[in-house]
Amino acid sequence: MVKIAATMKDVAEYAGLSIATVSKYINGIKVKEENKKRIDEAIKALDFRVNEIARGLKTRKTATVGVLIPSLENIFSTSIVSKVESILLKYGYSTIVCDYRQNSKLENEKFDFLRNKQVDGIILVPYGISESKITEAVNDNVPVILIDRSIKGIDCDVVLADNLNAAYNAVELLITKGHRRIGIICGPQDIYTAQERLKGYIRVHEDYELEIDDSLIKYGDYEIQSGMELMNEFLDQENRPTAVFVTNYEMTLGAIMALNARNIKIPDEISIIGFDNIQLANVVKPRLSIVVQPMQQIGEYAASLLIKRMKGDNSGFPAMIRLKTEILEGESVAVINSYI
Amino acid sequence: MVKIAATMKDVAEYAGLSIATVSKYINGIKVKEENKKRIDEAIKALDFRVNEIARGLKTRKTATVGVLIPSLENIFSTSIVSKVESILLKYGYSTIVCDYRQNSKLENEKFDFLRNKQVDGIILVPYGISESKITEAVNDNVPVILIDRSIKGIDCDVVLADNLNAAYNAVELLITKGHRRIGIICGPQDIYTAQERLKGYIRVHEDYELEIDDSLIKYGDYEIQSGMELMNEFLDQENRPTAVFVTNYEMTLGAIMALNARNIKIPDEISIIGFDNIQLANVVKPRLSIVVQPMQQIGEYAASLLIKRMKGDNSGFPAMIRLKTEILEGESVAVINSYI
DNA sequence: TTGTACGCGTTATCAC
DNA sequence: GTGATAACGCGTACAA
Repeated sequence: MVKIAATMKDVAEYAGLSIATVSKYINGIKVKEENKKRIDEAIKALDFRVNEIARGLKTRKTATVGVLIPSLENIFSTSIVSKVESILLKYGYSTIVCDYRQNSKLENEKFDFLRNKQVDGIILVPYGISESKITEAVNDNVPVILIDRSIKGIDCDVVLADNLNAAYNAVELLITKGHRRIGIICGPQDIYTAQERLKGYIRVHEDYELEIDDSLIKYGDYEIQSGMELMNEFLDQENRPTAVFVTNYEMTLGAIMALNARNIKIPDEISIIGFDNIQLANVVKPRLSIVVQPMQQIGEYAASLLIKRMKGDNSGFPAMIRLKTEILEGESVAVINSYI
Repeated sequence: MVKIAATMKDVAEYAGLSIATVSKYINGIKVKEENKKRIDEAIKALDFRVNEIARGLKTRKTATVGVLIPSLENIFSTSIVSKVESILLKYGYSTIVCDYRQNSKLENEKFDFLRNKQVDGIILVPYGISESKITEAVNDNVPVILIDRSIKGIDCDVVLADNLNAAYNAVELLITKGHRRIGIICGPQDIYTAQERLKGYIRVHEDYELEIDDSLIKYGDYEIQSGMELMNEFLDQENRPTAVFVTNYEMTLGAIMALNARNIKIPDEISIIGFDNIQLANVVKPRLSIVVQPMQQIGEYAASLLIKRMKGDNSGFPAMIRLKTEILEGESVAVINSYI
């Protein structure tokens, strides 16, 4: 048995009123108490629910926002999405989540896809999006909030962590504990967050007047495998670093796996500071020191800002919201005195 | 500058053709080569994109499916969503993801929300959904695929892991390695997967003619904290189990944290088999033995089945697809001979 | 092959 | 307060 959903017309007929009256009642406009009851009755009897599609056609709003992220299997993204979704829902918006698998072709396609779906706004963790798409969307009155990365040359709201100082602080912590040969496992050189984190590493070295040894800087691709490989390279190289800073979650996983595989003792043989995953940090032994990004906050700010824009409030555009990270200290960093 | 999106009418006028012709061309119906060009030109010039909302109103399809899961911060759910999303996209569907935070009130609300959005189908990891909502949806021709749990009393397609045998096999492995006092940290007694996993534990004990000691069965709530607490209870109790089977990911995390905190050596002092997270398993030292659910497969089957149903093919309804789990063996299980 | 005309379910603008 | 009625942008008989 296939029922056809009841429409306002059905409700109106059942209640013996006009469609217009029913529509008004549903949209919170005053109706005679008597009619109110009859409409409620009809709605219940017919199991009527508003057709948001038709409503959207008329109002030119879909009450839907698109969220486009690199991966749904990455806790950084999904934590943000989770927060975003819950906030948006409070305002009546639903969230279409798309995952572009670190593939900028897919990213561009899914961006178009969202546009076709007439989403009222977009939250994007950008990778290789075509800049014109963003400006087009904004011009079409579809606000876009960038997360994690600003794109130079275009005006767009952005919410991100202070990646530079995140790295600065992590490396400074290592320096404070006496480390002088500090390795860093960076992300891809063309990725904004990776650049910023490397800058932090460099700046803190400069501030402490420490030489930078290029052999201590390695570039990975933010995936587990490369964390493993690059940590192994560090371990194999003469004049090993005494500490390594790994700049994202997946590579931190890989680095730990490499250390475990070779039975290297943390922090006795090497110190490590990782990135982003509290659960991981607590389950590794000894507990890992990590940089923690404020994902909840990022989600909150992004969602709130988007709502503001969708309401038509463009004050402060383009906003750049840069949030502070924290260091969660575990026991993976040794205090050494062998260097001055 | 706020542009108003171009419509087919605009395209038609620009190309000097009728709306109908443009519509046909867009929907893949033959058009004169000459007109084809002019339409393409117009589309490009006006930056026209189909209004999926209007299309949906007409076709009574939104090309959108809803996915409703307990949490977006749980790798089990998001892995499935990731797969589902990528498959559905190939067929032109977008995915609205909702997270109900293990709260059945929210679950029911968001289910309604999805219905209002006129989604063409729903994939649900159920918790405390009202059964009538599901049957209503199905009657309204909005297919629902359940994941991870069937609901007795209603006919509905379901895709799940063979939880019973997952537990059976895990515990059997422990028995095979000589363990006789095997603890289990179960989930909530009113949750389907938890019941099934406990059944597996019990059945394998029966099959091996081992007594079941109630002090070895503990009930948690599938959260980290309870994994920690219950593992501590095991450690404190006289006549400790020699091995513990933890029946979901979060509690496995908690259990490991408890062991680490007390400096208990795995597997020398206690053996452990966990659940669900390969990344975790590889990063813990020694590598953890875990039960792995085929999340990719679950996602694939769910998405494919949903597409089939949305096409109107109801063959085999209600389908129950039960997928096999695997055990990923690490080094967290000791072989002991102290028992016969 | 192309065009005309209508309807999808809702909101908004009028009169009443 | 209420009720006709015209949009909204598209798909689709049906006619041309």
